[in-house]
Amino acid sequence: MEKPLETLIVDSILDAIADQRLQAGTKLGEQALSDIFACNRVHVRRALSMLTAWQVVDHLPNRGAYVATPTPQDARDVFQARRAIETTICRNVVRLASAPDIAALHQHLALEDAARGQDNRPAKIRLSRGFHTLLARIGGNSVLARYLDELTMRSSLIIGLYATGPDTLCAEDEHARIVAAIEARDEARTLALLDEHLRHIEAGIRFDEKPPLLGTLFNVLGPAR
Amino acid sequence: MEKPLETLIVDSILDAIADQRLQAGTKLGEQALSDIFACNRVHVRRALSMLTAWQVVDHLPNRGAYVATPTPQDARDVFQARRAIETTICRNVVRLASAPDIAALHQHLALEDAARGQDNRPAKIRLSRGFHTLLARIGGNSVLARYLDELTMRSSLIIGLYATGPDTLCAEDEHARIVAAIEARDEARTLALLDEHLRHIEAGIRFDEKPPLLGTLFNVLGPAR
DNA sequence: TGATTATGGATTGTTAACAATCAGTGGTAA
DNA sequence: TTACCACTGATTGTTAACAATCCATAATCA
Repeated sequence: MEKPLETLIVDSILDAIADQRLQAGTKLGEQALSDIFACNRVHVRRALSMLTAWQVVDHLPNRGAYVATPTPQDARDVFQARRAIETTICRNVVRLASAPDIAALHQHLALEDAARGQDNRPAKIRLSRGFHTLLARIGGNSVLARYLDELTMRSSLIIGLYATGPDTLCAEDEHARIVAAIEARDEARTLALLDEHLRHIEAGIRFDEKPPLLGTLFNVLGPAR
Repeated sequence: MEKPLETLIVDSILDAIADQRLQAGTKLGEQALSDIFACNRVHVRRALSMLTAWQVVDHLPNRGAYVATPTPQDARDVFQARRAIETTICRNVVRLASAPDIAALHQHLALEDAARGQDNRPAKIRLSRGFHTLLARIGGNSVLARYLDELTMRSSLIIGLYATGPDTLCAEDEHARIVAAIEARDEARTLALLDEHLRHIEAGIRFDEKPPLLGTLFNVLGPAR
């Protein structure tokens, strides 16, 4: 066994941010987290500093840690970085996706379809993000995969802050079309569809303020995860 | 005043790694660092965890922290990520470099020229890296700039581990030619030169083992920085 | 002699108490 | 009423002592 203590805390908070159950600006008090995870305050501290390194938590000296609130400029930078990184990832995927990889992509598409039928917004958000991280894993570049993990996380915060319409998720069939292009080993088409897809997501956000509207920490992370 | 304590430690170690004064595999003992920086062990701990987040330090539970030793696969991934990220950075630079930015680039080229004359290897390494981080800053995308900081740092480790010839630094005039292309607002040529430049660096490394050959920590970081 | 196992010293990890800082509250004076 | 200031409670930051783990040396046994 390793030491899944701060890892558990980090992953729980990252999941909550990715699912948009934790909103930008929410205070992450040390005592509160210590109580929730039944652990020492020093573990919470370490977890928070890891999250700070991930750029999803802002640490104000003597004032505590808060879920980061990306600025409009941050949003632009994040999406431009995603285009740069996911382009290379998809080039790799087209080049070296194996048959099981393609099967995994189709399986993921099926899950997304199923979630679209139900009215399960957190699941939809998680699967939508999962598609991109799955591509990153198939691409095989661990550096790019790690960066994309971070960027999709920050994208969740950005979308939660600046999304316009009620449904700013990944569009209906765009993922499926990308998979089809990958399966056909058509690099140009894959990259074109990917770029269109990312710009489509980006187009769904508007850069005007929104109220924080935060829920309590305990409700999000507290009982039964 | 902020709290330049762990920041000082982190920056000192990062500088030492970037300059290749700290080699891969060197142990970073907590007590030793506490003595060197005359501070508490907990600050050293925080600094080391930040460096772990930067992927330039490996943390082995109950065994301490060591300067990371990138694998050949890591090396490939790092350089592919650099190509992806610096391509977008340079596109930005060509688009929005101001006159003072161009002047800063020329000034940097002058510094590199001067260092080439002398036999100051650490200065050459630092300036070579500085050229790329300067481009990143001019590019204006803070996300990509931060990633490139990390990647150039890891590149230093990789080059120190796997470099073949005695002079695997950035080639003579490649930086100058890139600046000329930027100044001409010639995006295609800039990107071509950049790609060639990065592949040239990458070509200078061979993926066979090298002896660690580490110097003591105190000699590198100890007296008078 | 060679391998295996105790043991000592050093290093890392954890805990709890203490100090410093900040936000919010209430009071006082203009 | 409003602005300013002191105070209190809570939260974060720091320190030092304690516990657990690991590496290396040395002793034991085949």
